Amino acid sequence: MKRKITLKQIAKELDVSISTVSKSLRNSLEIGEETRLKVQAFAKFYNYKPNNIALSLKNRKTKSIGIIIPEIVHYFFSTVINGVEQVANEYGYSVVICVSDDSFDKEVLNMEMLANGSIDGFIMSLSKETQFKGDFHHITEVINQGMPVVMFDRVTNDILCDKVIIDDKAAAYEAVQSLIDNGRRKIALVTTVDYVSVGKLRTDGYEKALLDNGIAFSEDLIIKIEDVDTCEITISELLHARAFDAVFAVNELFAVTIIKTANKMGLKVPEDLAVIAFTDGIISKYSTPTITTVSQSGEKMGSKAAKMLIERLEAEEDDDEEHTENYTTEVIETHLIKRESTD
Amino acid sequence: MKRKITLKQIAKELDVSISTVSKSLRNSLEIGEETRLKVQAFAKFYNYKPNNIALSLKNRKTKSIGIIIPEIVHYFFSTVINGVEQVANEYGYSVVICVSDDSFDKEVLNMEMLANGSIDGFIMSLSKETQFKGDFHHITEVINQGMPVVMFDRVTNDILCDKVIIDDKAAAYEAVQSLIDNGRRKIALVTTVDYVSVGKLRTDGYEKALLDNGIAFSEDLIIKIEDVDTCEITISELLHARAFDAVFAVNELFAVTIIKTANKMGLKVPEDLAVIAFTDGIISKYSTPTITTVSQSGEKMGSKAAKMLIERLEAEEDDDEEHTENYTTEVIETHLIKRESTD
DNA sequence: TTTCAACACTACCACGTTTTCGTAAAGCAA
DNA sequence: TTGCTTTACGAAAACGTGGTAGTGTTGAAA
Repeated sequence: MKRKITLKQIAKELDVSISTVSKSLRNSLEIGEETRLKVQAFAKFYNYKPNNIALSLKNRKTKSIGIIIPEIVHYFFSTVINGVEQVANEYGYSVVICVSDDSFDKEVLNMEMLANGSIDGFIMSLSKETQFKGDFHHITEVINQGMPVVMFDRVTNDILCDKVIIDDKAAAYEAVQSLIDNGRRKIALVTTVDYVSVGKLRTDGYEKALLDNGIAFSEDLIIKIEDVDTCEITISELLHARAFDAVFAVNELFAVTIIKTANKMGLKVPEDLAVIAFTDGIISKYSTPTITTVSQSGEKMGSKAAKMLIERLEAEEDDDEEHTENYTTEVIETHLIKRESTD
Repeated sequence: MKRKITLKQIAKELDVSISTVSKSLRNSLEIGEETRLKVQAFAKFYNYKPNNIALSLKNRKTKSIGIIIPEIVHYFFSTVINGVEQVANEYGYSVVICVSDDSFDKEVLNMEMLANGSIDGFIMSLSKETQFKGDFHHITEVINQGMPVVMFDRVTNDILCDKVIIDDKAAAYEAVQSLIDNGRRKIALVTTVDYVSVGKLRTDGYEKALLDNGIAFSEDLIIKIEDVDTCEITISELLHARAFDAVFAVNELFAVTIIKTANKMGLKVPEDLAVIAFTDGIISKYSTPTITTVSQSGEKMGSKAAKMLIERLEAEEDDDEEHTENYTTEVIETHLIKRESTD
């Protein structure tokens, strides 16, 4: 077991100084060719690689970026990571991942853990609990320390930073409009509780589409689901209680549950009930019938976020001091993917 | 924008030495109470936190573990990450993730990137290409440098290290046996190419179950799929060409594709065709019909792997030198989750 | 008065790297 | 010989931390 070799060891072995070794390896002209080649050969033989930690300490940058997300076993979030990962790799960055589990405390803890030098910047999506509490001090703090943060999907207006989002309201509007265009008038909405920012926005889009088309908006046709595990029951109740011919669900899971429940009740999708879901994931593609969805490219969001972050990081290098804080919010376009659950 | 404060800055501000500050913060008795409290108050006010990088350099350990997996947008792998993440967090470790994209080169590159001090140990599952080439020098190298590696799921006998696997062969055997117990005799197998270790093992289990039950084993009923994207065509061909009453698929995706294709052909699942899939994921739960699967708890594998790795890391601290290399291979139990795709 | 211990703190080193500055030796012109 | 440049290298600081060893002062016991 040969431990990694260091400059110091090479220097000692070859009986030269550490600086000579360092310079030789960086091909400095200061060092005579003979010595230079000798050092390089030796280093190559022992497979010398500079120690990242030492470099980080010296350069005050780690070349890694932290991602904080609510869940990882989640199609959308994992596609985002994928996007980030690809861009990060391209630019020589590593990706450190922490999962907040939708808990405020874990989010804070994770951020603090990473903020002390482990990473150069954050890419994050807020946990439900954080959105509920509206407490963003941990993020402000990190930003105040000069660490760039890029938020995506679940963002907040209370924090000034770069953001990557989709136009949730417009996308929801488009989805509902398409249902209306197909002659559906009684459209239900299955969404999350309001404090989840994207849930609220999608609800707004739904409402606007109805009103613009002169369709009465009724609270009775809306259910807000807090706990995913019990959504089956709630959805079943809705289906039994009310009559409607279309549903807009803010995620795949709700949608597929609706379809399954409807089928059990003898309703046919899409004939009796058209279904559109937000977020194009794996379920929509493989459920029966396949589900029409609003695609929301997590990969694009991730790679865009990573690009924004890295750009800011590399920009800092040059100006170093107080660059003008012109934060941007990037809107990723969505589109409707028509499948079998609508006609 | 106040950058993070350091010991040095505190020392300067309070006009004491750096060591005094350091010791005060660690509550050393060497420092008089007055000074100690003054320093602590000051540090608290400026929210002092020791710099992780400096600590890593000093302690020669980073308190982070690297995960290398073939894909991240993948139910099984993301559950594994989840398991790792939880345990890691519990022990104060961060998780750095790299995706090999099933490419040998990316796997090597990622490992090299992380091996130079960024992490204390690896948890990994081999990329397809690596398994195909059988080239594991990058892993040997890392291990030789004294960095512990834990492999999971896609492992190899060519490397000596801790491993976490399931008994793929036995699990496949059990699945096929259950089909036979239900009176199925013509059982097809849809699997991956042989060089994927788990694919091969599952094929072996399938074969053994047939033979043990006195059922002829026929190559005609086996298809090995290389490219997931074109599996639909291949599967469709199989369904048209051969007659069989049950299928064992080595993953969910194959299974759901089989079901959909069978439905199109007018075959009823499970009446005409029983289907069992390996790997219990989200598709199986939500497809119609829901799919009977072999559960393979990624979370358990992840947390087990993390525990093994961390244990080894903390053990190293004590003995420091050459601990007896008694590597273990942990086998996670599986069980059959019966759903609608079988009777 | 001397000696010793307790106290309160500072100096220094190590971790691995890069980089700035310094300097000895050699070469060369005046 | 003197003065200057060039070549080839080394010393040391810096990044931030924490531990060991050391130092100087004070007060009290011998």
